[in-house]
Amino acid sequence: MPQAEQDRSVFRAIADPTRRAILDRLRKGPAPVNELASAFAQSRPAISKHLRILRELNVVSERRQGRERVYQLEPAELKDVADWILPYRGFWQQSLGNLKSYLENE
Amino acid sequence: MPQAEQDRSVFRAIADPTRRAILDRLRKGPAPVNELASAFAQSRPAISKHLRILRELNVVSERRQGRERVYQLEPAELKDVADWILPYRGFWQQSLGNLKSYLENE
DNA sequence: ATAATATGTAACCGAATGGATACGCATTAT
DNA sequence: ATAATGCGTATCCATTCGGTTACATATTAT
Repeated sequence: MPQAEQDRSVFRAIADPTRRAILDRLRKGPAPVNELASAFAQSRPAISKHLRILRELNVVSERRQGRERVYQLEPAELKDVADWILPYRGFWQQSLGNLKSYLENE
Repeated sequence: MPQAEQDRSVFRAIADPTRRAILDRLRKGPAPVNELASAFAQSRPAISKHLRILRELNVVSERRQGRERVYQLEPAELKDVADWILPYRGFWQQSLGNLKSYLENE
């Protein structure tokens, strides 16, 4: 049987720590590739591949500016992650509440 | 050069859609493996492998009950995801705010 | 015109991923 | 005692992943 269709969701995009770091950097504002790549001990083409994945999943956008390509955060897709994690928040908030009442009853 | 050290964070755990679905199911309460597996068109050993990954990353716990293994959500580790996504929330909330004031000024 | 800079793509490689099937081992049912 | 059930593990396989080096292309500097 052929492998199940691959997951092309934003969850794959953020699965890699390098890509998460790129996104974290872009929160501070747009940046060209060289600046992004300078933060990592990887070759620049490796960063280009990460950027491509982020681009294809629409988590970043790119605009050409002279000979540079400036990347910008496009956080809309990340909302899927926030929406997914949302119902879990109740769990550890509840645990904190339990701890609180536990401590109060001691 | 040897591959960079692998990412064993919870972000890897939730990168796979099957594993996310398992976690979503466990939000409703603990369940034995057969019940979890019945929701997917995969073999049971495949689900066992997913469960092992979730176990090793401490996103679920397992207790033996007769010949069943009951899995339970352990959401503490998922807080890492919530914490990571948190600073991004401002972006689309801000966009919504911009839209709101834009509409109000029309 | 030529050189340097910025960046993407192609080809390649080893490791990890996600699946399958075959098997083993407890536990429960008969 | 034997069979059936529940589930993990071993092994295998194709695909994907994340990295590399070599190369191509566009833009800017000299």
